[in-house]
Amino acid sequence: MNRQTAEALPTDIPAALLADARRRAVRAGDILFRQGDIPRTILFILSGEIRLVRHGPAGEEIILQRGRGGFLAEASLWSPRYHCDGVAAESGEILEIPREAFERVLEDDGDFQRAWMRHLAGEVRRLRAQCERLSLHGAAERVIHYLESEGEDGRVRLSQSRKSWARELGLSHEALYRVLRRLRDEGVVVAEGDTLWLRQGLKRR
Amino acid sequence: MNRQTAEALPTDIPAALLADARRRAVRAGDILFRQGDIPRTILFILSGEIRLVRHGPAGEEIILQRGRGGFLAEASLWSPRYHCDGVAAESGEILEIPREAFERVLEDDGDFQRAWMRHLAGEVRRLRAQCERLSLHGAAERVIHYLESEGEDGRVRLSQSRKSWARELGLSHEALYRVLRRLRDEGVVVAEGDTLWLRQGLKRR
DNA sequence: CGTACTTTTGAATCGCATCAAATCTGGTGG
DNA sequence: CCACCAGATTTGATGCGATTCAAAAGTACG
Repeated sequence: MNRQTAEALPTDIPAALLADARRRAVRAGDILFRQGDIPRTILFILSGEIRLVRHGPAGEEIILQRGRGGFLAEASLWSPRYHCDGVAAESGEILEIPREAFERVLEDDGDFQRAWMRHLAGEVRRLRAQCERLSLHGAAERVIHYLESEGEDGRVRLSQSRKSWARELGLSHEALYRVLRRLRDEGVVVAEGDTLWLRQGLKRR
Repeated sequence: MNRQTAEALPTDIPAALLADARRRAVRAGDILFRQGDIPRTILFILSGEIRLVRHGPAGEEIILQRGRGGFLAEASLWSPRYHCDGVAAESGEILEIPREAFERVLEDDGDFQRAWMRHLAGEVRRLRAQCERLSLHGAAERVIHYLESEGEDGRVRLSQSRKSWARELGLSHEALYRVLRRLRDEGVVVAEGDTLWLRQGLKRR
């Protein structure tokens, strides 16, 4: 998941964008925008992690997206209001690019335009994969689906705590710990620190 | 959900696209493409319903998207393979637009380009809403979330059977019937044929 | 008018959420 | 350097709600 932007967008941002961008440091917990705010800037994450978050009826956090590097909150470009909160999950640095500047460059720079559309299409694919994963009923199936679809060769380096991974999978953290334990005991999944992978040949159960 | 394309795209397709498009009738059950196929055309739905479908480990159907009118399978424009099946849910008509023609028009027609990006951004928003819904744990919460986010004023005209609505909500059809019954008994939801809506002031439980 | 599918209800089961509590971890300040 | 604290990790017990299996009634369509 933390690869998507790096591969979908040019590594170097067009100079015209950088000219108007404001660099800004953020710390864990900083709220960059709130649901209902009017989007005035596009965010580009230089380092750290920003999350798009909504809250369920009981107040629990629902993570819509975790961004580590690359543009964030793309959908809000065309919408009058943010439909979720933007929260820094750890300290890092971002670029704030004024919306008008972004739209101007998008208008003028054909290469950037193409890259941007590819980026959006990639987001659509990624979100569809997440919907598919959340449609699976078993905890084990979701974990395996995650390893298969987010990793390279079923190998994933987690860039977050297991607790927040659990929320991303739509599970309680206890359920995730338990299923990881079971999958490890059964030899389906191997865990080594932050890195998890599937032992090939054993994908089911 | 069946509004999204109509509002996000110009009602009239650019003439340059129509020139190369092939009109085609489909019947319920027709498979338009399969996961793994190489995308050669972009589909535009004139009537009927096309679904993007994947299959879970137990073979059960997972509906990634239902398209009623408008472009479909946009993400596949930039990807070498389809990542899901395309199946007609009912008889209808589609336009098949060759990929090269689509890319050419996208290159030349600035208005169409903007409309397309807006469309993609809308898809991202729609998918995020679906992820949020699937992250909710209770069946009632998902139904209410659907009515709130997909309807006008919490009022929705279902364009599908409740059984396939259940799959879209990530529920068994029995669970959906039961929760609808309960919500109706409690006076939270009113059902009148295909149309469902929330009785205002009572959103929880 | 028959057949296939949806809708609806019932009963039993199972998995996950929830509540609880102990341990471990990294980071902070004394 | 150590004590301390907040949060993550891990395990246990319990209950609820959704799945599953089953079956009947309703409905659409040829």
